[in-house]
Amino acid sequence: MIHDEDFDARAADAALTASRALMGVVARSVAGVLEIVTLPQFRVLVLLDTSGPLRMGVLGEAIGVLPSTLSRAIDRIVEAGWVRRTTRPASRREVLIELTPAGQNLVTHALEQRRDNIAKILSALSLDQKSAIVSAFELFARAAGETSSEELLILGI
Amino acid sequence: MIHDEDFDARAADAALTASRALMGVVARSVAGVLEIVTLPQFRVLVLLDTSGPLRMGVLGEAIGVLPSTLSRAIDRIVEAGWVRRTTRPASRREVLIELTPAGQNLVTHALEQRRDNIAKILSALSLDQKSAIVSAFELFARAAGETSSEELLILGI
DNA sequence: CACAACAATTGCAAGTATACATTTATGGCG
DNA sequence: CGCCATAAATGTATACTTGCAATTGTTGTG
Repeated sequence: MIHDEDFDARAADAALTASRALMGVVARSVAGVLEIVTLPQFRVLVLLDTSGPLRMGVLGEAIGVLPSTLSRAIDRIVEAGWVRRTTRPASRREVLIELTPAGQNLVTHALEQRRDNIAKILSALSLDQKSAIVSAFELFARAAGETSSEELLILGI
Repeated sequence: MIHDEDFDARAADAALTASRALMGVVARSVAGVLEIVTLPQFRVLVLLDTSGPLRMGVLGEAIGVLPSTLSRAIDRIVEAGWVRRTTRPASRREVLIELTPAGQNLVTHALEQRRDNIAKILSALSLDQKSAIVSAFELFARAAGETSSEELLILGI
């Protein structure tokens, strides 16, 4: 039916427009951080924030870089003070990477800023409107299914 | 009131979750492209797609890089065949950059894929649900206001 | 016309990411 | 214990981005 297709097209367009708005929020929260660390470096920090300390191998696997690449990337963010290398007592050939307090702050701050930005946008709306948005967003997120963290890492989220 | 704050928090959380879902869609559409061009290069292509041919100076200003950086970046994507250099007839010291058909395809394809992904997610929903999502997304996008393209460029959108 | 202003490019240099091959240190197992 | 597998780091090389300074070509103006 023509009408259904029209409606579907409008729905996708609305979602695209909303996605632009949401991405603007994300971009704002990332922009500041990217003046401090590079995107690949931020990916590492975000991953450590959500997963806790990780082995070099696991970390490299997760963000999709070779061990040699990761090793030198870690060199740099250790030097900058965002993470710490720890040899695991149980197996001394394994190296654990963990966020320093400074690294933790960096990630937390970016995420908080994002949340605040969204809250500020919503604050202009009535309770009914907020309620409608909550339901719709929850519905969409469910329909989209689990978003794999690997995908999100591409954009450093 | 406590209840309002609780509700506001839930609203922001729902928006954050939805943003993660939408960002996943974006990330998928960008991931493929990033195996072909770098993020800064893709930023140039997206900007040319939305603004049409641009002078070197304007282009560099828009994406926030020095002229020397841009000049060499353009060298590479000219070499790769995504854009073309044109000297403007009116003022022969100005150089216009424009997408080649190949470059146009690259950007268009990424955007279409993003739209298709969203459409596919929505296709699982009932008409009522879609309708609710459309209204809510449109509402949110309006509340968020215009998202400047400079911000979006950060993420390569 | 000569000279200043402008647009873009080029010279030079450093930082980062990435890849492939090799090396060092450690753990597991016959 | 000796050997092989594993984990990480290093050696070496290339490509991209970025920055500052200097240069080339063009436009506009006194």
